[in-house]
Amino acid sequence: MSSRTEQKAQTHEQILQSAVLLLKSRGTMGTTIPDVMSQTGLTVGGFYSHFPSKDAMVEEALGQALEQRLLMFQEKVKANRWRDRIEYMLRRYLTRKHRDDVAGGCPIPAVLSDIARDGVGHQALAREVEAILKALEHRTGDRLNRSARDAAIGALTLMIGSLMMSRALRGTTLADEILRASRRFGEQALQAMDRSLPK
Amino acid sequence: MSSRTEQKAQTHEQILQSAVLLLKSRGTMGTTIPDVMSQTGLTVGGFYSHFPSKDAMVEEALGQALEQRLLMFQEKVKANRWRDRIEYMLRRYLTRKHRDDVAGGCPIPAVLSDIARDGVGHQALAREVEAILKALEHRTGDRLNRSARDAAIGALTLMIGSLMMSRALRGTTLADEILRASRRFGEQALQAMDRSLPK
DNA sequence: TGTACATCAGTGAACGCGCGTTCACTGATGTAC
DNA sequence: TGTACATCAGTGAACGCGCGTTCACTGATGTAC
Repeated sequence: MSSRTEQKAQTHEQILQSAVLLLKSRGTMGTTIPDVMSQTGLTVGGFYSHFPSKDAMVEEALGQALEQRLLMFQEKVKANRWRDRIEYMLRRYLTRKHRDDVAGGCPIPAVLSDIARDGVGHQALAREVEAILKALEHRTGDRLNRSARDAAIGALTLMIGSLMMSRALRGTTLADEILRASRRFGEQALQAMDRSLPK
Repeated sequence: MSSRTEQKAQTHEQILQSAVLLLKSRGTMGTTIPDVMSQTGLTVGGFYSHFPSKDAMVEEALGQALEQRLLMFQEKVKANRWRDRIEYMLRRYLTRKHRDDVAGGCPIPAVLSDIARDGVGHQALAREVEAILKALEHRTGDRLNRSARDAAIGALTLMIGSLMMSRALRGTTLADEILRASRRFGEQALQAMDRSLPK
């Protein structure tokens, strides 16, 4: 690989990185190509030697953001019992720090509406969610543990809904209360679903 | 009130109604004034005799959508025990029909990101959420039932996250599974939180 | 090694387009006498 | 009651602006001999 090619690949990554930050905090429609490029220290014109269109960049950026988050997640969540893994995730996710860091936080709550509205990133999200669930579930031999999977799904949607609500209500007393109450709610469900299992 | 004034007020409401449908399905930025007006059967020019700006219309439309939904909700959810009220809500909310009807469904998951991103409708959302919680909690005398409130908050964020995820994953097998699993997760939490209460 | 040419990542001005907003207007409705 | 005027909800063309996209270009880097 020539140093020219290397240089270009590096620039490509830098553009994507700027795009991810902007997409998470402003959404698909709120993110403009001039913004992305100037954030990267470049001018607009060069954009189209890296991506065929804005949509293509959005798709690639979302895919990368989800993939990166997944890697981080898989590194951190590795307790033996599924309930411990989910509880650990719940407690790490539902914090004020995470809520206040949209650009640096989990991409799912940040871009979920955009994905739902115009389908860009649909596939990447599906892959991401399946991978998260796979990491949280507990399989005994080949038999699927239905409760563990339901608990993983429930905890995931609880976390995402809770973070989004807390963000939308920032500044009110509800914002913090939502994080705490949702955490408790999730823990109660996990406890109940764990107890109901055959050992 | 002259019939001219009445007529104008009626047109105002029609514009708002069109706006609500468009805002829920396309978001703040995806909704244009030409679209809203032609949906109402009018032309763009007349818009500014009804609203000082697009932002003002968005704010009024979101407020109205939330308020209307609250009325419907208060009518339907009136069981005696808080757990029954929340369970009823859970089951009504997490259905395929609701997921597939963005324009006609609950405004919270439809506009949550927009509210989080630019703060328009912030106050209206806070009022709405407090009113929902008030309808779901159970107070014994003046003493707040902490578990009931936490359960109400948890169920609410679970429902919203679940519906949004299911919408973003429409077309995949995960979409339906998320609704079912989240319902079960919520029911388990409610059961656990109800049991742990002093009678 | 040195020189002449080719390549191509990035520049910056320009384009068409649709947006939010403005404004002179029209014509049906309401009011005054 | 009939007539002349005022009002004003809604029209439709126009505006400035920023967007996504295009394109002729530049100048540093890589290649050929």
